[in-house]
Amino acid sequence: MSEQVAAVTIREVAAAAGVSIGTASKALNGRGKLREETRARVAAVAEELGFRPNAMARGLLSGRTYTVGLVSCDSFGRFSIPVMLGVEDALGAGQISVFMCDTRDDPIREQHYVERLLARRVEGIIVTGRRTEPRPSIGTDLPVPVVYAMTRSTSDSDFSVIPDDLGGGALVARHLLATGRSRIGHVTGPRRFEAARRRAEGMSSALAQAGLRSAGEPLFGEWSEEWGRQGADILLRAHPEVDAIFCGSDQIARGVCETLRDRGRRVPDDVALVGFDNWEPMATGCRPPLTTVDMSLGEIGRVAAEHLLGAIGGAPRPSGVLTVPCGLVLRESSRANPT
Amino acid sequence: MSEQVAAVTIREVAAAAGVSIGTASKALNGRGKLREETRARVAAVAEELGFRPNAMARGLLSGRTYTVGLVSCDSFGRFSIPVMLGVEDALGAGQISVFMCDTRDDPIREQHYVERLLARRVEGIIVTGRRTEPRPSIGTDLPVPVVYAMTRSTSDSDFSVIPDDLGGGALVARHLLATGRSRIGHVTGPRRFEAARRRAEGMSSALAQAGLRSAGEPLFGEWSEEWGRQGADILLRAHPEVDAIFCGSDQIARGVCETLRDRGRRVPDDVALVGFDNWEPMATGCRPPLTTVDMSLGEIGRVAAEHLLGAIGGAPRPSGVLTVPCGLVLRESSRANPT
DNA sequence: ATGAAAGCGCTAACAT
DNA sequence: ATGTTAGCGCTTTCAT
Repeated sequence: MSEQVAAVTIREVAAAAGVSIGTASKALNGRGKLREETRARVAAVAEELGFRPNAMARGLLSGRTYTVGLVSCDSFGRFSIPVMLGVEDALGAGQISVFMCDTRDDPIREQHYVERLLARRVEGIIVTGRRTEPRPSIGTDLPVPVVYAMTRSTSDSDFSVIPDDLGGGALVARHLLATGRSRIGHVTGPRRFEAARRRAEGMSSALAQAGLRSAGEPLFGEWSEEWGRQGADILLRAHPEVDAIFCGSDQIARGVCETLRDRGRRVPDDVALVGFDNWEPMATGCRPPLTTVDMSLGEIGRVAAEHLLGAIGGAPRPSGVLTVPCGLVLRESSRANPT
Repeated sequence: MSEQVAAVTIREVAAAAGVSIGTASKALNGRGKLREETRARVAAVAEELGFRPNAMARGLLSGRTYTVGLVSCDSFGRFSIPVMLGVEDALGAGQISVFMCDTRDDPIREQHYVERLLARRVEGIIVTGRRTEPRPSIGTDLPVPVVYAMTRSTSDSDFSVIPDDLGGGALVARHLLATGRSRIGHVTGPRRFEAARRRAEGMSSALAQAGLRSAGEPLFGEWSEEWGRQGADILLRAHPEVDAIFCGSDQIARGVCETLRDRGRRVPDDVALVGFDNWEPMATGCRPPLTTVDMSLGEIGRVAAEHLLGAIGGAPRPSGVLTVPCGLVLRESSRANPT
């Protein structure tokens, strides 16, 4: 229960062990030539006193901080979180600590944070977001490498890691075709979102490859359940023959699902339903549970962190855009029709 | 586009400005007596060179790091995030940076992170979680103050900030009574969750105060939509007279809502519905939009951070449990019945 | 095998 | 008004 007032320094450890500071340092770091007995004694004293080497002093000397900054432009939202976990996975093991900051979508605040991170001598910066649209670079001449994850920089010299929305859309189309569907509609988010456009595009291309077309044009709207309900209504009216609906998000799929039930269409018997995001509570809460696309956000975080580590380690700074493949999570809403 | 290889030191600034290191330091920090011209020149050179004082060197000297550690036991989940944002609000302004770590619910990992944070000389630690159940302390004799937010330590000497679930339950009951409901059922999460028990208790007490009893015993189950569907079925069978249902979470409320519709009960005309969490996408996606309790997670984070700052600033370390009041977010699902 | 001393980047006293 | 110096806690030569 003894509450230490100040942190223990190596000087105190050395004194208590009756050795010089230098010797204590060597003992604790397994360096140099020391008697086994000395090492043990110093170690014991350090343990006893609760000594922890001061990372700042070490950093000052080594010129390294073993820290990186994470700048979130998502209010640490639904998309940033898994990315953060992936980042932590990749960095934590390597003794690298992460400074977190959230910009609240405010450029001033963002610049302020970047300054602060640089003053703290982070060795690299990861910028996360929730949209794949290019956003202004946080700086092209920063003294440390920067990687964008789940967001993209406008600058070609920056490096971004984003999900493969195109591939995700194609994945769904192929799955639906393979399970016997052929009249496939699409209800998705606002057209101004690149993600919405590319998911739709991925689906159309895959259908085209099979010599098919979608049931009507993609219906662009909002990323909400309410739009899902409306969109499904529109789709069913215009194309009552649909036997599958691919939705641009799980939320939209929930709305679509509700309208389908209201209209007496059974899922998946009459109409197969597929969402996007694999947002667990949404997807598993759906009745029936929702087949959906997983953007591998954790993987995006890991890949981003690994590239950052590489650049920190001296590898040439990467640039351009890297896409990470999506996965399909099969649940009941798209079960193959026995017919 | 010049990519600086190493960070600029004050020594280089001083040299470039033709002054001594000490003078440069004073100029940049507005200390001492210097000619205005000198100050300006140094400032200009520093700006030009992109000088940023090394926070580690400063920290070593001042004995302060202006950092705190945030240990999340929630995989940065739904509950931790808003808390984190609140923490950042309160700390960011004061130039304090936050190291983030997530334990993945692994005690070994947790201990490891705490060690690392202490080695980095954080000035305090905030532990976040997703349950109000007491959890083992991360250490009662740490050299820095610790505050638990949205989780609670078993140790009396620790300080925890948690939501007022009891008050939240009472809030809902009073709201329902005030809007003309009197036969109120309750469907909630597992009984082993203190949050579930206290929300139920808060509701019963408030009802008792009004001389009423709830429609049957609280139905404890799971934190899922599926359980909400089942629970509503059970409740409707046993108490077909219910005119309001209070749910232990928004997810449960979604499930309840579905069953109500399936059974032909209109919300809110026949039955008022109230959730808990104010999980926006869930609550607003509901048809009709869901009245629900907001746990003021951001406020919990802010309060936790403020107490931590106080302790860092020399105030006596707080202890015990502080509850933060919940708020009620009114939406359509509990609109007063015109009858 | 151990100790002494220099120095990482910076600030604050003390000299000039 | 400016320069010089000591020292924060540590590691790493270089002496002993």
